[in-house]
Amino acid sequence: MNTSPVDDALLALAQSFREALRQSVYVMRRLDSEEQLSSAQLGVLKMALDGGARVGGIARNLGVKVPSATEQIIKLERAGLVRREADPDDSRAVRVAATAAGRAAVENADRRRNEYIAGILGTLGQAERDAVEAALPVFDKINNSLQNQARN
Amino acid sequence: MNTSPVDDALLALAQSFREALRQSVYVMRRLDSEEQLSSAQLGVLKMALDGGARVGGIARNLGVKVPSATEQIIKLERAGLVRREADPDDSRAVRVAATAAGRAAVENADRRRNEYIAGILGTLGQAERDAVEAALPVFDKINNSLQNQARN
DNA sequence: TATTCATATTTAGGTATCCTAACAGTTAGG
DNA sequence: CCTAACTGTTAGGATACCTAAATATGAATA
Repeated sequence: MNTSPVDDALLALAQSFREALRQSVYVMRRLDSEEQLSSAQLGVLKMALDGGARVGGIARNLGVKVPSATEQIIKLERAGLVRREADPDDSRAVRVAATAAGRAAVENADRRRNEYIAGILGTLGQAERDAVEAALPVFDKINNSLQNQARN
Repeated sequence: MNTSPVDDALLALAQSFREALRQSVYVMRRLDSEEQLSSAQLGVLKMALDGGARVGGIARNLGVKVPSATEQIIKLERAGLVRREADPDDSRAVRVAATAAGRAAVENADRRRNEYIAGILGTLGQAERDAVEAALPVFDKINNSLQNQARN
């Protein structure tokens, strides 16, 4: 007799939310598996677009540890999509910058994936699209909460 | 000059949607990494609750290939959470059933995760919670579309 | 009934991503 | 200076997924 109706509603929402997230994971995997660049690599590449992201920053932003970021960066470098250069201000640091090929790859990959998703979104009714649009900022907020909470 | 404003809006929504999904993947990974059962294993276990899920069905439902499902099932079996038994109707098939320990594990794992997420959802305003609640069924719909599309 | 084709699962082998721990070089404070 | 803190790479290991091949059973058909 210790549960209030408020709690129950929250827990039920949490359950549905978790289920949607789990599905999303598989959907993302599938999407990634049909592309050349994984979505993590695409994320790295985007951060490298403005010409000088640091490895640590990339890792933090991506939600992974530094060695995992290094690994992806090396793959991108081998593919000719980014360059690693010394940081002029701090020679411990490495700056990761997209090459021209890298820029092109981002645009291509983004366009392809967006068109694919847009195709699905296009089958929704306007009210449904509105619901998604309204929820996305909240999802962002939730994701950030969860990410920060775990960042100990 | 071939893009209509409608398309642009859809593509922009698609972009935001993708970004939210990518974040969700990392959030799920983090959540999973702090628990005994991965969310995939928890999914298997839930299907095994009613006493006889087949391997192929589990795989399909989970969005993975059969050998991947087998792998998780074997782990759960070794942990004493499910039993594999012959299907009385079709001796090619295997029925996966949760043990008593498995049932308990599901309840525990679900409760823990739901409480954790509910804690985050509790920090949202009512309007934000409503937005999430309204969007979840649409997310489900989208996830299913994407899953079916890839199921070739 | 014998053969053949289809279905259900497991096994074997390989890939991608992530992690922790240990190492090397650089910076900055005492 | 010299030590502590920081940035990144290397090495080694875990996990989850996949495809292809093997095994066994079921169904269809000649």
